[in-house]
Amino acid sequence: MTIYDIAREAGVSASSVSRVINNKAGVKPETRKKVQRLLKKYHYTPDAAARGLVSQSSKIIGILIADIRNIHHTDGAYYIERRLAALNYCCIILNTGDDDDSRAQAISILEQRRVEAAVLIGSSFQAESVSQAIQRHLKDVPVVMINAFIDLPNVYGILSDEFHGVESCVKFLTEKGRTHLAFVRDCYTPSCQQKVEGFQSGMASLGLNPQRVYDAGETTISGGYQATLQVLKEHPETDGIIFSVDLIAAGGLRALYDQGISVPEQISVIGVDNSIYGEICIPKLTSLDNKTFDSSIAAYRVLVDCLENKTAARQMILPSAIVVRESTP
Amino acid sequence: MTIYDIAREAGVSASSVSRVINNKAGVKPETRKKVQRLLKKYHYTPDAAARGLVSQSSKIIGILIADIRNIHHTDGAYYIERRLAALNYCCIILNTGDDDDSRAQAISILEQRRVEAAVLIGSSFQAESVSQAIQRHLKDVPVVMINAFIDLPNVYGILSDEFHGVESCVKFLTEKGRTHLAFVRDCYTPSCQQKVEGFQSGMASLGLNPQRVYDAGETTISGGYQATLQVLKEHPETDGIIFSVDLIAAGGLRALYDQGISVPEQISVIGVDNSIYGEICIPKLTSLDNKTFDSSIAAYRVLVDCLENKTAARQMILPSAIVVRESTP
DNA sequence: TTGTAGGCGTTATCAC
DNA sequence: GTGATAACGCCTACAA
Repeated sequence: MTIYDIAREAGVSASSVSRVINNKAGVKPETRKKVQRLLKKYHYTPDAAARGLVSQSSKIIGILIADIRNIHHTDGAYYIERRLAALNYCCIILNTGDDDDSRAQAISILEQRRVEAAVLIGSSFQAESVSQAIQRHLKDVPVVMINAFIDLPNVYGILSDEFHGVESCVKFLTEKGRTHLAFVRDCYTPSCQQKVEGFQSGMASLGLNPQRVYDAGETTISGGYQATLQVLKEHPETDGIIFSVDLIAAGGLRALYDQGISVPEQISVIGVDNSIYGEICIPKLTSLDNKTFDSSIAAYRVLVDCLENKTAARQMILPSAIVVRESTP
Repeated sequence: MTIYDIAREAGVSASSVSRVINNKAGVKPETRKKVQRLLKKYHYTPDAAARGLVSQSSKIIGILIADIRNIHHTDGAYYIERRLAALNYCCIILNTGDDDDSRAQAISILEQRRVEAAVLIGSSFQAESVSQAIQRHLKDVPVVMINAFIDLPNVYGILSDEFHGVESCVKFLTEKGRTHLAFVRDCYTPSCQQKVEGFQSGMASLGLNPQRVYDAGETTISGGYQATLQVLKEHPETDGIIFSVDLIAAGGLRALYDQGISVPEQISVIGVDNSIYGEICIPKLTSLDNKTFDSSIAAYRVLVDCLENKTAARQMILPSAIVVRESTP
């Protein structure tokens, strides 16, 4: 069903049908009525691709995520999709995984689809390969990165200050009298690296040992569980552990529970993300809120500003804040 | 950058460029080389919309989800997106929310984008309004529903047998000597309704009181928490609670913990979804696995079969199975 | 082996 | 008010 089919049956030209569809003036009321009836009768819907071809605007936004199942990223994708849908944009969402090739590949797909903008969610996009792919394939559209930044003229970054966030976690724990602190990381993304460095900086500035960083190996409950056992084995005097994400902290809490160690009395625990995982834990997990939601809002705003050709700040850093629950005194 | 730009610089016609791009035979090797060099030089990428227009195939699949943040649905979206991407399909993902209008609206958007197929994830799409929208806007493309079914010639349903699943949970608990059972629901979707009815059927067939169904009011931890308090207040003799989803079960576990009731000794608890939430709980949650992953695989298979014009089963029911952890004896 | 012409569904610019 | 006509970027006969 095309406008020509409608036009033929209405006994008018395609242009008139187009005018009616787009609510343009200059159509005799009765013609308009007649066409509208047929449009409704056949549930006619214009072809977005054909429209995009002539209007030179796809009305498509590309969203790239390493893995949409990562709860920390899903929220952003949801918020942005919802808001953009209200503006008649369609979002194509691609899970890129974590290797350079498939990220670059995904960016090239966005170009094929002639997206009007792209949103890259997750710090793992802060990579040279991504920068190159953007220069090759998305030079002319705004690219908004959440929790990452690349210094290119069309790239905007919304960052969470996880470095100072974790630093403040260290301070928070020491103020509660905990000084034998350990940090458990889950990966080596730029974001996680920031957290580690925040820990080390916080410890060093307080004259404490900044070297006690452990690796969960994977972002899983059991990863956190095993790493915690190792922490306990190597340093039984530990009285506080900071985990790079809530999920591995949940594994850590379980390890402590199994070892008969009470939280927060004997050991305090802090996670990062302020996710629902922390609410499920017993005791409920104190967590560094890295402002997922605020980041999404900010990213959306920047995106819309770019789309409307307004200027927007290239880089924006959101402070993170500790949400105190039951796993710390 | 279009094929004409490339053609001009190469001193050939656009069709030759097109041939090279699509790896068609009948191009002099040196011409091909020359064109390929320019293609590379300018990082040329063909416009998918223009291609789709002539080939009459958008290579776009639409995925509709009530809310992508719902962990139970995210997994399916991830799996399907990944697999389809490997087949050069692009997925547009729309969060529809739970009201009829926006669902129908979303379906109409899929038609505008001329999707080649649609995947509807979640039982809430099993509704008359959706059926009508499909008949109006997606009559000619395969529609695969996960956890739902609508009887239309182009619609395929992958269902999880939650009715018998919950029924078996009842049986499981009674075999462990628990007979004062309650069921806490989180919503009124067709899926949740199935679970409730499975509970009632299971209880009735064992000569037990099938009426003890409670409503958490919302799919949240606190919803489950409050409902559980109500269960305890109204029926202190309760020795087993089944929750319609893990998330509210997590709230339930917390309520029991706060009340000093030991799980599973005094009260056994079962959730549904076999999600990561259950792994975080202490004690770890026994849960009815409704085969999210298997459903995704099956949905993908059906989808591909349809895309390849093979015939596929219109309806498919996957048995669910109890995964026993620590919250039951 | 190559180029020309026509068309995919739509919108915009003209004449009429 | 209305209707040809020419784009938009690409592909595919068909002709050369």
